[in-house]
Amino acid sequence: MLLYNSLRGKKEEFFPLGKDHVRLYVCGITAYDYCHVGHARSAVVFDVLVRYLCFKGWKVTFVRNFTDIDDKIIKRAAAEGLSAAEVAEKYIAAFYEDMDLLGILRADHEPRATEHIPGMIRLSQRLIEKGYAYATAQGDVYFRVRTFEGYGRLSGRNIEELRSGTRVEPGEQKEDPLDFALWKAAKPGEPFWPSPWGEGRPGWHLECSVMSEELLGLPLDIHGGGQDLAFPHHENEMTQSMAATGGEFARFWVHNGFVQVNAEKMSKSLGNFTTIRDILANFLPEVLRFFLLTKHYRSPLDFSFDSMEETEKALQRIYQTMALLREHGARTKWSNSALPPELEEELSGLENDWTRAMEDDLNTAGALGHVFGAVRLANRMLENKGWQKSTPSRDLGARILADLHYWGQALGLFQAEPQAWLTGLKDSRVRRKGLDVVRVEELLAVRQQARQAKDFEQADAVRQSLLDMGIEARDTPAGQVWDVA
RNA sequence: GGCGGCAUAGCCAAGUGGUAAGGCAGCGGUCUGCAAAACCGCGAUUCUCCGGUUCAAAUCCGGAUGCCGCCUCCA
Repeated sequence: MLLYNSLRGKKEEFFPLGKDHVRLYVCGITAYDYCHVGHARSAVVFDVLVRYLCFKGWKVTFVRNFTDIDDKIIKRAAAEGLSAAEVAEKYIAAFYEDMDLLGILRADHEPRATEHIPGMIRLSQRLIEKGYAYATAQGDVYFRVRTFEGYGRLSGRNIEELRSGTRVEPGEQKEDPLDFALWKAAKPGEPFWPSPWGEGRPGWHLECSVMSEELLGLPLDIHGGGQDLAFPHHENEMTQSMAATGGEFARFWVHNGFVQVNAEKMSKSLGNFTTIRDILANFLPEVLRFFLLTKHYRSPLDFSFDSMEETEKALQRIYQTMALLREHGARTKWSNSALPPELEEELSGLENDWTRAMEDDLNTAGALGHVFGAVRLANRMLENKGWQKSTPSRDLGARILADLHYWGQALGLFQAEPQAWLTGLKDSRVRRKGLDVVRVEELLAVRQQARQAKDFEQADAVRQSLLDMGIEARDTPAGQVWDVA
């Protein structure tokens, strides 16, 4: 498959270095607050990548870390009156709650920075021995950026340009403003670990270098994360690892694009973020997951509740067709009439298109378009009175259902039992709109009676008042049903 | 200022140099007591603009304009 490699700025054919074994490392969260849509996107994108790599028959070892010690956690701990460890614990637990709902598979290893302090100290020592790093009198250890040939390769920067952007915090004893911290001396009241340079804590970039090497071995096949991590985090991570080992760090760098709000990046600092739990209070988790896959993973994606409602309808359409296909498959009488061969050919085409989209840099948006192609095909077949009872239609229907299930496994969608899902959707909408179900049922009963009495004037009047409440009454062969408009 | 990305119908969005997927909304038809759902049909002679390469460009090259991101913590 083709994957866009940030290292070279183009799509490249991906294959694992070990014959059938992909080693994948993705930067997880810093556990200091609830996750927002941006975190969800990153998690979903790499979840789909893992699922798809597995589909291709490769064995995947996936590592996703937690940063459980850093400035923001310490700050948050002070604000919440907890220890840094307690803050990390709390938000890691919240992460699992949110991500489990979104259908994010657990990684094979989910290490925390604080579990790898000895390794980080060893890596720092290695770098000092090689002359790439130095310790200051006050117990900080910095990486000497200028000693590393090619710094800036990943993020497309050169050292001279970076110069202007850097600044030195008061009290820092850097040799050069560009140098970044490997180890930070503890300030009073901060959590610390003993080290050859005194009590302190690791810098941010170090953990990923250490954990990826220890758990997967270098070079990694793929290293992933959000676009905003490319610089400085990934650049520094790559630099220190390559300096230490003298070899390659990661063969492919994959970066997902941002979630935006009104065309601006959703971020903590701008305060324009919506948490996953805010969304799940109003929408089914699968709707959010689907939404996050409706655009190519490298492009910016604008989030809004309006888009969520739109996505909800689109996903509902797929489940509705799945429900119809289930019903259709459960028929007991079949005729021998034929089905035009084009239908099967069309489906084969869609199957190929789906795979081609996924093979092309994980184009989930394109792939979803082809899923709808299959939905339309199914509906067309089910609707046709000449076809719907035929044995070939039974087989084609089963094949479409199997395709939807298969595609959905790779995307982490469409796995629910259709009727149950549709019922869940209705409940979710009722809750969101604060509807009074008892009142709705009463009105429906009135309309039912009026209809039976052929008093269509009253029946329509009732339907109008239901509509005013946001309820749509529908008459089907099976009787009256309703849905949230 | 440096580097990078994006500009496709009312909105969202895919698009491998060969003549514009799909979703939402809208309109017409089938179905229906009337509707809804579903299906069928309609909708960009055109892909921000201007040049260039080519038999052929939304797709490649150059330029302009606009928006965004990174350069500082950030998925």
